[in-house]
Amino acid sequence: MPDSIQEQTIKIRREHILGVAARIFAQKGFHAATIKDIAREAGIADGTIYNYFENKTALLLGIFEQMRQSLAQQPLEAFTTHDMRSFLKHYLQQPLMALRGDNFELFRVVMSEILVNQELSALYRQNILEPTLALAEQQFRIWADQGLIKSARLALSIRAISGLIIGLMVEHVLGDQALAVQWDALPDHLTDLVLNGLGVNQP
Amino acid sequence: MPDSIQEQTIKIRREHILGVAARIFAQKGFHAATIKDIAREAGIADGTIYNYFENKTALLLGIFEQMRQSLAQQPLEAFTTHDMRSFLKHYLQQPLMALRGDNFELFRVVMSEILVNQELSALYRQNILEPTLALAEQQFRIWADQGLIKSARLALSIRAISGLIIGLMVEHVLGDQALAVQWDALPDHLTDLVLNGLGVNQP
Amino acid sequence: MPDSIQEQTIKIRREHILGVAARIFAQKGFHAATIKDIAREAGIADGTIYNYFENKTALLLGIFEQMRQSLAQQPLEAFTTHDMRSFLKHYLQQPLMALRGDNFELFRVVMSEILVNQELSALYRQNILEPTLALAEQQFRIWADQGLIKSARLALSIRAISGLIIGLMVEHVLGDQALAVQWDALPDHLTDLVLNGLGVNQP
Amino acid sequence: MPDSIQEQTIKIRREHILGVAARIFAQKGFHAATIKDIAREAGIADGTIYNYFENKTALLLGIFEQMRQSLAQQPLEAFTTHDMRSFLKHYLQQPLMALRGDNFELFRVVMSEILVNQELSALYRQNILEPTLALAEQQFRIWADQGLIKSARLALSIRAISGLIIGLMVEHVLGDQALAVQWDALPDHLTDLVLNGLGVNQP
DNA sequence: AATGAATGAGAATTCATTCAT
DNA sequence: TATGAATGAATTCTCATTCAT
Repeated sequence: MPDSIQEQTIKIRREHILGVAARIFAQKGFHAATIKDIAREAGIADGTIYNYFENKTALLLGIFEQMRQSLAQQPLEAFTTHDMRSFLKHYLQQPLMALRGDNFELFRVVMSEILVNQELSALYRQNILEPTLALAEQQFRIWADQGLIKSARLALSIRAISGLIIGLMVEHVLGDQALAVQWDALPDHLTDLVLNGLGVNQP
Repeated sequence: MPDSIQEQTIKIRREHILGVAARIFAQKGFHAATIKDIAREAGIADGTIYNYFENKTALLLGIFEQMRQSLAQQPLEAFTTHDMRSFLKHYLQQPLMALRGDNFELFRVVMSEILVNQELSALYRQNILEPTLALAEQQFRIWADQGLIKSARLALSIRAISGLIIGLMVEHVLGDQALAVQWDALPDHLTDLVLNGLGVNQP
Repeated sequence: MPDSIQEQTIKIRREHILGVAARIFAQKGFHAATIKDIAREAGIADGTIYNYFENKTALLLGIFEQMRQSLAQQPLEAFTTHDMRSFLKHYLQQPLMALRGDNFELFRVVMSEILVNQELSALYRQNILEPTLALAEQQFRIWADQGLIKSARLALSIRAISGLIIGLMVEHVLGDQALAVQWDALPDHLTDLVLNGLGVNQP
Repeated sequence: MPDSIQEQTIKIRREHILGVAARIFAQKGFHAATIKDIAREAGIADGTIYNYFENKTALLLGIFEQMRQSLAQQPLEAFTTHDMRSFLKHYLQQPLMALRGDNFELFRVVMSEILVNQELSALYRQNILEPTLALAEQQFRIWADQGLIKSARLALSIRAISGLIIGLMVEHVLGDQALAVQWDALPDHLTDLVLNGLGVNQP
């Protein structure tokens, strides 16, 4: 039942390659990075990479899958116990906070390719975007039924929220200074914005 | 004052090439598209492209510039006369509605490269993102001073709004069905969301 | 009998192009220089050059021919009246002194192509090298018959002398400092060297 | 100490490519020769050449280096034991005799590029010309001090001698018949010429 | 005669991928 | 399983030359 040492070794090597590839892709971009770059940095031969990955694109998919798993680490159900404000904050915070350190540069590359690569874009939609939307939908539906939030065009609202996250990430990696400085304040601020809007409500 | 026929011809040819390039880039992506593809489709020789554009990247920059100009067509000042709700709706509507027809596929490619190409990303920031943010900031500042909107972290709010736009565009081109179906309803819906939030406000 | 104004204009234009071409070739080298470079610098259109010269190589041949003519300016017969030492000095001096100013850089290019271009090499041999050798041969033969110089292998001696000139020019353009500094002293020094050799002759 | 078979193979392949390149360059000239020509003739793929040489120019540098090494084979010190005449003859003979067989055509190409290529010209000056001049200078200085040769402008004399060599090689590859026929007689003849000059010395 | 945009063959170089060792 | 040399298709870009205006 426990993986054989054999399998363990393979897994470790695979992850090592993936880690190096992520670094190199983040540095140079997917197209500019070469298999040779990655192999040299990983201390292995070019050909060895092909024992672990079918081709260069598979490296990107692998990186993507790693990111997905690390996100999925945080069981989504954990959310559901919270109240509305907590849920929303958590929902916003999780992806925003993931955009730190190495991921910052990596996000550029991965998102850049997602936009253009069929396979990757499908993976993103099916494995990240849609589950996330579904989770929110399920939760928001409950609150809408309870009259806590507006129920009109809930689907659009939900998409707006995840769009908010994606768009802010994009602005961030494009070098917006205000975001860089106040990044940590975002989850709270956005939570309020999403719940109450920008307007001042007269009693 | 009138351009010479000579100059007209050059401009037309330039725009023809740019149009073809946009189509091909949108179809195949920037990297997969070749100069030969574009030349063949445009009915000219490979070398001719280089009489009009310095290199392949310049084609992308040219496309980008065209998009920028078509956006800038709508003078931003036009906005300022409106009331808050109208302004906001217009502010959201303009870019969202630009994402139609040919632009839909083109947005993928251009945004994909913006994320990864220094030059393009700088152009986007300086010529589109920052002016747009500045316009909103100026206007929102006024309303904040009038007590119409919350003044806390206005910079973040503004970035959230433009992030909203960008993110929804990304979700849209990634193939989200709900967005595809209700795209036209977005400006109104978002305007409400941004002003009043998702929550139901108890009197 | 006098050239028509027409023909004068053509000749002047031709020489203008040639002058510019020489400058550009000298600056960039024959291969790196483009027709566009030359046309732009000459203030004419690319195509115009082809009204005066068959192709790019013909420009080089034209430059070469100009050089030849300027050398031929000095009628070789003028030499023959002098005594042996004067003749020799003159014989050496003429080409060596021609390697000044603009010609310095031009020599590189022309000699470089002579070595590699059939047509140019034939022109050089037939129009410059061989006539020069023939002149010397004729003169030296006389002196040999008079017992003034050694008559053994006169052909080799003559080739040695012109080789001396060519080789020193090559060393000069390759950047030899000693030659750069004492270039003007060469004719006298070489004359002595050729006549008396390096050795000290014991009486 | 013994190179691994691996390294041997690499060295052999490198030399094979270099040999083919030399032949092709000699046939067609450096610019007219293409990487494809060389690869095809060498029986390898285009890309393989780039596993051994950085670029086309590096092939020329490699050829040059091979020539240099084959010249350097003859340790220069060997000269110094000889008397003046022997030294001089050897000094002249070595390069002149190197200009045989395959080298004949190769000399054209290499010299042609030396005149025009910065890197190559620097290599030639530093690795061939200057060491050769320095050797002669050191030796001639001794003899000048001993009163055996004229000491005036020794630097010029030395440059004249190496210029003699270079120039004769150039005349030879340009197709001079007299030189072709009597090439083997050159060292002796030149030695006499350099030492005693052309003139007949009256007792 | 002058123009200069169009041409398109051609060249160097890159690099993902393969496969014999 | 690891290696890394070999491959060769593919791509961008150049530029001498042509020719319609």
